[in-house]
Amino acid sequence: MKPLTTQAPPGAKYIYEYPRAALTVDCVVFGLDEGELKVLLIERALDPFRGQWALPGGFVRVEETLEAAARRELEEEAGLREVYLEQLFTFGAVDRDSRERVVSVAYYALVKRAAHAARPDTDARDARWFPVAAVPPLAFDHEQILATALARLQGKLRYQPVGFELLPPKFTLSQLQHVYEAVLGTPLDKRNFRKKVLGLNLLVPLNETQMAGRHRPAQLFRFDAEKYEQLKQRGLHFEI
Amino acid sequence: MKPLTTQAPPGAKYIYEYPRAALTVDCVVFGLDEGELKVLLIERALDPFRGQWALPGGFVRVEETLEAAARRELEEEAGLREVYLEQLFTFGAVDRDSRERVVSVAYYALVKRAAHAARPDTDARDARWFPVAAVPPLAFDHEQILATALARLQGKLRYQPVGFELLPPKFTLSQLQHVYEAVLGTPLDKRNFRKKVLGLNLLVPLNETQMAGRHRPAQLFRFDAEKYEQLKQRGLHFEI
DNA sequence: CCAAAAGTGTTCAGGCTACACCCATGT
DNA sequence: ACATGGGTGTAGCCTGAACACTTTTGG
Repeated sequence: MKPLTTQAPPGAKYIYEYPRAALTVDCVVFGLDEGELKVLLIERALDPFRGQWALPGGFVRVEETLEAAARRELEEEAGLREVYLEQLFTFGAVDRDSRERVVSVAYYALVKRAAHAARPDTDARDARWFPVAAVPPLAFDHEQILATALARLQGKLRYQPVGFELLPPKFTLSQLQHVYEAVLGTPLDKRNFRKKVLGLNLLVPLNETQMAGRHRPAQLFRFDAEKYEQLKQRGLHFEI
Repeated sequence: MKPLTTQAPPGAKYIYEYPRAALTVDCVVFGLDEGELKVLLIERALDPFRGQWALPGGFVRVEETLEAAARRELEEEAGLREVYLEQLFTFGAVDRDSRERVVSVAYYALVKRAAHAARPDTDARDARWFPVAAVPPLAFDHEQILATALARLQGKLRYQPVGFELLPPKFTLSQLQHVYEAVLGTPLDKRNFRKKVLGLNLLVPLNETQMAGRHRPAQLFRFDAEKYEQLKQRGLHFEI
């Protein structure tokens, strides 16, 4: 690979007058759909990897923060707003883009109700949810980024209450358990799960139930974000 | 702040013909000295913040990886080689450098025997170890980076055996306990600590003792890195 | 009345915490 | 002999894991 250099115009005074890497953000968007953990992918419209699937992302503008760039790309490429977003890792292999040096700051996002959120607007490209267990071949090093994100999500879920970010504001305990089972990939004991999660005192039971089919209706809860913030100050010990 | 733009020379074909952020790495180097956790700081030789203390770091070259840049800067600015190094976070606030847009990938490093490693060679600048509890005002957003690194180190120490990275290859259990106490900032029970750390079966007792003063000599151990790698594959559960 | 998911307690084992004294050495 | 840190075991408590049946609804 022979990187094209970006040089200063004559007379300009830079703090660093050398070729610069390009800076991008890439987002691993997780969502739950039909009890399965899915990831949002975009079909590339341009070379390289034209027609292949890739993580949503793009170049960071010089006047926006990294997180702002990530949110902008999510909105532009998938119509997503107000998602849970967290920086994951920065990928800087020299040849991760064959055209020139591109360093990418990866984020991962959690969205509520994956099914309705898939909206490949703005751009003509296709956007689609894939089960994380069955993603197609991805462009660049995006498979590595996805693997990193999944590992991080699994770790995070165990000791921080992010599971709620994958559910609507009102949810049942069974739904929450399904989130954990889908992400961690293991079945959990119903009684132990309820005991533990209720023991945190972070779930507020609502005066509503959810009837879904011919069986007993389920109690709805909401997550008490305020209380969680308070507890976090004093060092919450949370583990599933 | 009015960022100077880096523009393409006429005729060049870029994948991204916009102003680019500069990319740097900054390293938070932790070391233990006299039972205290210390950070390595560099005195800046240039504006801005000339004469102030800052984290070692510098620009990423277009043909080197991020980690390679971090290692190069550590060697150039502090004469450090073969340290434990891990990516921390990427800081991208728009105004974190007043001259122009600079995005910095922060790393943290752990070095054995802080006292001997302080070697401000190569450059004329001063390099010095400061107790983390008493750092001088730092340049840029380096105080924020340091705070992030400390929080990460404390978290990491609890569930991954990185404490050894702050000690020489042969060490006593008391030394290891002091590492934990210094980093976490809390006293630990001697018997419980030894029980737990020995229970991991990752410490190999050597046929040597360390005599240090007028008291009973202490058993020396080494960390079994190979065994740890094997256990890590199968999902180690480690917590102090 | 049948199917399907919701909801509920107890027992047991293992790990964590708290705690006090003797040991080996140098001065 | 004494000062200094090295080294050791136990008992109570708490937490996590395993485990089966009743309840409520719709069809």
